[in-house]
Amino acid sequence: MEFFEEIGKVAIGSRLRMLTDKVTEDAAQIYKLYHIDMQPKWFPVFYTLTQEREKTITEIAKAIGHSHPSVSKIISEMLKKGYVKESKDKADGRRNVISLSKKGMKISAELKDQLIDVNAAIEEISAQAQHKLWEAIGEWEFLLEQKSLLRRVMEKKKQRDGAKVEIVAYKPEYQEVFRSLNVEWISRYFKMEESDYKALDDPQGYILDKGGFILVAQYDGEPLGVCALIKINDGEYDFELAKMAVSPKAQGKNIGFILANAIIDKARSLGASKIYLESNTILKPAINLYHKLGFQKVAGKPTPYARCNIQMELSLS
Amino acid sequence: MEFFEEIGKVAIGSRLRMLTDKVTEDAAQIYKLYHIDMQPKWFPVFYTLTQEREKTITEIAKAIGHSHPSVSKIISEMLKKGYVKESKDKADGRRNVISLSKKGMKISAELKDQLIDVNAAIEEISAQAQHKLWEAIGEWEFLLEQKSLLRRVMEKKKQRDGAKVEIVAYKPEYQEVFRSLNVEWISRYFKMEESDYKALDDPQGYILDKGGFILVAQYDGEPLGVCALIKINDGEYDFELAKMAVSPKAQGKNIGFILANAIIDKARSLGASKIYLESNTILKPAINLYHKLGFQKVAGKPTPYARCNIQMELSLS
DNA sequence: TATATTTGCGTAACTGATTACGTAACTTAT
DNA sequence: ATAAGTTACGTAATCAGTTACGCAAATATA
Repeated sequence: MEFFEEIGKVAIGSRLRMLTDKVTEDAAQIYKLYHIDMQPKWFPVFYTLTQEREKTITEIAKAIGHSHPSVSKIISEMLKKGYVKESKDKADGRRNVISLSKKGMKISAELKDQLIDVNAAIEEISAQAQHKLWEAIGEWEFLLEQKSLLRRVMEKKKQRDGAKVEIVAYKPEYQEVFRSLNVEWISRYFKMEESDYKALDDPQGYILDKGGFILVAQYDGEPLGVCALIKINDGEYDFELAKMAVSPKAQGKNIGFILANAIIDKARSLGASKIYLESNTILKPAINLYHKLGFQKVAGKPTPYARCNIQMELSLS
Repeated sequence: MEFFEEIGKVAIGSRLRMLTDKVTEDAAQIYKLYHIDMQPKWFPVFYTLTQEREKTITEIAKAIGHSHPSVSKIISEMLKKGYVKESKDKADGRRNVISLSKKGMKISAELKDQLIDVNAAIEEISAQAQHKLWEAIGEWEFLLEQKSLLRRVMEKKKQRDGAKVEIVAYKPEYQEVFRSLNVEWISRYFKMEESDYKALDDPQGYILDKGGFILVAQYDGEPLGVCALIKINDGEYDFELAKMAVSPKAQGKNIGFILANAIIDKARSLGASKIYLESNTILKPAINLYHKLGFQKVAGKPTPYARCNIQMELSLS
């Protein structure tokens, strides 16, 4: 199986599956060896019944980690063999209480020898192996319980994407990108307004020269996100965060977060103590992002934009 | 899942299966995260094709350890998606040669980032675990390759059964068992003969007093096997191994082997250099046993038994 | 050269699990 | 007391794999 050597540990899933198959494939033969008429898939159900006498379908399912229909089916097969009996719970008519029959008890006695031998065989393998499979499985179960593989992969993706993102200061050649990325989202959700054109057509005159800043996020060298910090003289706020836009191509790469963080750092380095922004609640991802960054909703500021229905602020002190 | 703590390592199979499920369950989600339109089960096939350009159905199946119908199905699904293309081998009309299409190549490029992140996530888990799952799996694969679980269990069974078997010397109270066990098999396969009755009705006079021996195998205290060593004065042989019988109840418990070994040891301790026996080739398990004990076929000795069609000897020197 | 065996692979049937769904019984809230 | 929600569990559909089987092409054998 050279496959696995090449592909590396990504294949851990397939590899686990193959080992599982190998460990499991002889099970039917082993029962035959002991002249026990039982299907391997019955075993977990059977075993819990030997330990607990009486259990309902759902209890068994929970105990062995199967779905209840699976247990239901297994029980009906075992019923046919006469290994178990069922009886309705008098107190609760829904519950189907299962227990071993006489015949089942006899089988369970015969099973003991088999369990002893299988256990010995597995202990032998364990003893011959340097690395402890049993313990390793336990650790992996625990670690995956704490944080699923999906979440771990998501984190790695963010890290890697983040490393590719470079935040650079505005230069005149970015004017076109600054304009088009903003026009794209504004005209998708709303209508371009007078003040939009002013800022987007002449960022130099309208933003930078008035003491504001613009940052550009490059992903793999390509400018895919922009964000402006507009100076306001209002007594309460120092800057307004505005004209933030990320290309749809770059969705899910965390560029918005990195960009916004960079602009907040910039504001902080300029001695700002409070940042203001305006947005619209239909832009849910944006609102979420602002929230994650620490912005709080405020009300009742005058705004030149018709599309604004929410205002937020971030205190830097 | 208290199940596993109770039952011990016999459950290694189930536990492996559950871990596999946990590792695998997020796979579909992870593809979605990277906007890759691929089913997890396609991945092994897809991956081998990225490595090898061209492969036939059976080659792929062998490489990834699946059955060929499974690969066949997966390929037909991927064909529908346009990820692969197939073409008949000109030199061999049976072979269906599969390779990635343009679209498939594009996907494979997109997959690289995902593989990097998944690998990083798995390495992270490995790093956090003390016990090395990857290496442990490798060892188990190797050990099971060398000797399957079934064979290991069989050995343990033999050992345990062997420990319950006790070989004791003949006493008069065993005469009934000695007789009935032998009558049982002789009359099942053949007809009782004159010389059978002589020996079975009077083992004391006919075997022991003439310098022979009888051993009895007890299993859990119950006499279930017998075997005689009859003194012969023939110049070449010292003893004949005869009247060996094991109860059908005790089949598969290795009693025959233990008993025969004990009787051979007995002969050796009496200074014998060669043992002789007569049997019939329809008794295959018996012949196999004699063979395993080292007996070799010889020909042309006179015998009082009609049922004898094979003669064997064992040299003890 | 004809015949038998092996090989490649597709289809069909089966297997052991799942999710989806419906029904009946019980519990909780109004 | 009744409505609304929850629980137990059986049936049906689905899924990802398997084995069984059959056909056609290639190869070996007599």
